[in-house]
Amino acid sequence: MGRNRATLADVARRAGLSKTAASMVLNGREGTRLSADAHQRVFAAAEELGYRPNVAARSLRTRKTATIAFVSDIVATTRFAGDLIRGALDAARERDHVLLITETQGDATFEQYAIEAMLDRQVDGVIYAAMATRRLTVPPAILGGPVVLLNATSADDLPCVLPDDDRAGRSVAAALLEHGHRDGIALIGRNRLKEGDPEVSLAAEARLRGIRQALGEAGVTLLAESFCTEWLPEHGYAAMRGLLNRSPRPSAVICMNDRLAFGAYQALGEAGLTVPDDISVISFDDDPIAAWLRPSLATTALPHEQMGRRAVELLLDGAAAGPVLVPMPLRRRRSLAPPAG
Amino acid sequence: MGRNRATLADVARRAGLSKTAASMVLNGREGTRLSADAHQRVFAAAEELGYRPNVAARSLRTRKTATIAFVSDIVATTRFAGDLIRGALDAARERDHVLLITETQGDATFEQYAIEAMLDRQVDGVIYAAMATRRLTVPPAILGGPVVLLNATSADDLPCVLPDDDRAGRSVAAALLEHGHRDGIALIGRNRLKEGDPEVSLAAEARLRGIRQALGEAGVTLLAESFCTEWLPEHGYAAMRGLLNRSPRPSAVICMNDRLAFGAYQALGEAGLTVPDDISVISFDDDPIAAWLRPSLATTALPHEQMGRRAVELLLDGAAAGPVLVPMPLRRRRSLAPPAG
DNA sequence: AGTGGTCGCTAAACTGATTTAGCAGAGCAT
DNA sequence: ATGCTCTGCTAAATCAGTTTAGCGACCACT
Repeated sequence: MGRNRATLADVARRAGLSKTAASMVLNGREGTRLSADAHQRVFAAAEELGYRPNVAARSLRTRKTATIAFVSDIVATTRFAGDLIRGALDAARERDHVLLITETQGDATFEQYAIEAMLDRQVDGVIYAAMATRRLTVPPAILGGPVVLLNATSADDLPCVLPDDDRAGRSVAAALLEHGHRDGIALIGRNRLKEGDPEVSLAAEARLRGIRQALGEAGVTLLAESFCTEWLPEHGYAAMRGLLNRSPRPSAVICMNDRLAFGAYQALGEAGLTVPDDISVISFDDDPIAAWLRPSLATTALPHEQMGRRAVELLLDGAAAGPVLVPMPLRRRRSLAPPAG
Repeated sequence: MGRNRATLADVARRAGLSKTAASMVLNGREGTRLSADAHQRVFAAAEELGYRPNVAARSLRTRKTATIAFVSDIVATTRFAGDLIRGALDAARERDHVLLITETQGDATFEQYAIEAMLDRQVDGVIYAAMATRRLTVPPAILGGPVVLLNATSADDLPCVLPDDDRAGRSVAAALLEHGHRDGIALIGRNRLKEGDPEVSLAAEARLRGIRQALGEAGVTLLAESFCTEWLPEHGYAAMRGLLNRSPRPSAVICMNDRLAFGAYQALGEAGLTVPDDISVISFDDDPIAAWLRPSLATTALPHEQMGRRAVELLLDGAAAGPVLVPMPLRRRRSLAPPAG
C-alpha cells in the first residue's frame, strides 16, 4: 500500500532547499523568514510529486494522529448505530480527522483489547458510545486523554451527549393533549428494570417522567399502564390486546418505542380497529418502520446523527464536563386524531 | 492520550540489555542467540512497565500498521451496514487488526478525501464496500495495495465478496414448489433499472434468474409480475392491491425484498385476507421486520456479517482474484402454507 | 574598523521502533 | 601461539517527519 510515495526529503531536494524549509512552508509556519520564492518552489515541488505527508512519521514527533477512537458496545443490532457513526464521521471529516471504530460486544476482554489497540495507535481521543442510553463505567485506561461519552453517562465527571428523553416525553404527551385526548390515554411499555436501573436504561425513566409531568400540568392522569418485559413488537401486541379487553377502551396510546407501537398496530388491526379514528398512537425513536406503517406513526426521533456529530465536536473543541442534551424532534404523522365520539 | 508510556528503551534499560535485544525478544525472533536469562529479564521488565509498542514508530520501519481501511458508500441508511461492519470487525480482531472506517456518501470529493486520509495513515489494505450489491469503479489510488470488494464487483480483476442471490432465488422458488404451489405464483418487485444496470444492482437480475430457473425446471411459469419503481413498503402495498384486483388471485407471492413484503402484508390485511391461509408470502433479505410481522415472514437472509468477515480474511490471507459467493440461508417461517382449496 | 541586528536558510537532534553489521570473549584444534 | 568458530550481545543506521539551535551574508550605525 502506498509504495513509492514522495517524501519530504524528495520535495526539499526538488525545491533546492532543506527538509526544514520544506516542512515549515508546507505547515504554513508563521514567523519563518523564508522568501516568497522559496515558498513557491516548495509548493510547486510538492504538487508535482503528489507529496502527502506520512502521518505515522509526523505523529511520532508531534504526538497527534488526527485519529479518534470510536468504541461502542454494539454497532450492529440496532439500525441507529449507523446514524451515530455517520454523524461522527461527518464531523470528523470536517475537522480532518478519521475514525478508528471498534465494538466490544459488552465483553470485558474484547473491550480491554480494543482499548489497547487504540492507545497503541496513539489516538487523539476516545468516544465511548453505548447503543442504549444508559449509565456505564468507563475503563480507566482511556482516562489518560480526552474522552466523550456518547448516549451514556458515568460516575466520572465527563462530557457526554444524550438525547433529551424527558422533553420528548413531554412533547408526546402534549401532542395528545393538543388533539383533545384527556382521560383516555394509556401507556404501553412500563418496565421496572429499565426504569429502575440507570445501567440498563436512562430513557425509560426520563420518558415516563416527561409524560407524567406534561399530563400532570394539564390535570390528567393515565388511564392505564401496561408493563412489558422487553420493548419488542410481540410485547406491544400483547399489551394492546390486554388494553382492548378493558373498559373503557383508551382513546390514545403512548408506546415507549416504535417497535412496541408496531405490535400495537398489529393487535388493533386484528381487532378491526382503525388508527387514528378509533385510537390514536404515538411513540418514541422514529425507527424507519414508523414511516412505513399504515397509517404512518407519529413519534419523537432519536437524533443519533446529531449526537454523533456533537460528540466529535466536544472531543476536538475541548468540552466542559457534563451532559449535552440533544432535542428529539416530534414527527407529526397520521396516527393522531381527536378522540372518537 | 497515552502520555508516560514506557518505551522499548525503558524496557531494555530495566532488563540491563540493549534495545536490539529487547526488540528481538519481544518479537520472538528465531535464530537469535540471546540467553534464556535475557529473555526472562526482558519479559519481566515489559510486564512490570506495562510496555506496549508504539504502532506509529514500528510502522515507520516495517511499513505495516495492522490497520485496514473500510471505505463504503453509505453506512447509515440501511440496517445491514452494521452487520457488514460487525463481521469485518470480528475477523479483524481475530487477526490483531483494526478498522479505519469512512463513508463516501457516493460523493467523489469525499471519496478522494477519504482514500487519501487512509493512505496517509499507511493502511495495509482496503475493503471497498457498497451497500447495495452492484458493480462499481474502483478509484485507481487504492490499487497500489491489497483491495477486496465487499458486496460489489468491478471491471478490474479483484477479489470480491457477494451474496449468492441466484441461489437464493432458486431456494425461494423451491420453497413454494415444496408447499405445492405451481400456477398461482406471482412476483412483486420487477424493476427494469435494477435488473438492467449492474451499476445499480446485481441482486435484482440474479434473484429473478434464480427464481425463473427453479420454476422452469419444474415446468412452472409465473402467474403475474408486478413492476415497482422502488423496493419500499408503499410499492409493495400498491403492487399487492393490483394483484388482488386480477383474477385468478395468486396462491403465493414472491417479493424481491422484505420491505415490499411488508407493504404486501398491509394490502392483504386491508383486503381481509390471511397469510398464509389465503396467500403465502416469501421474500429476500431477512430484515428485522420479517421476524416481527404477524405471521412471521419466510425469507432468505443477506449474510452480511459473514460477508464482512470473509472480506477481511481474503484481504489478510491474500485472495485469488474473482468472486466469493456467500450463501443466503432460507428462513422458513409462518408465511408459507399449501395453496387454499 | 568594529559591533550588532536582521535576513534567509540549514545541520542535527529527536520521536520509538526494527534491522544490519559486527564486536568481544570463550572454547577448540593445529 | 595462532587461527577458527561459536556464543551472546550491542552500536548505529534507518524509517519520515518536526523542531531547536545557529550559521553566514549583508546592512546600518557608531
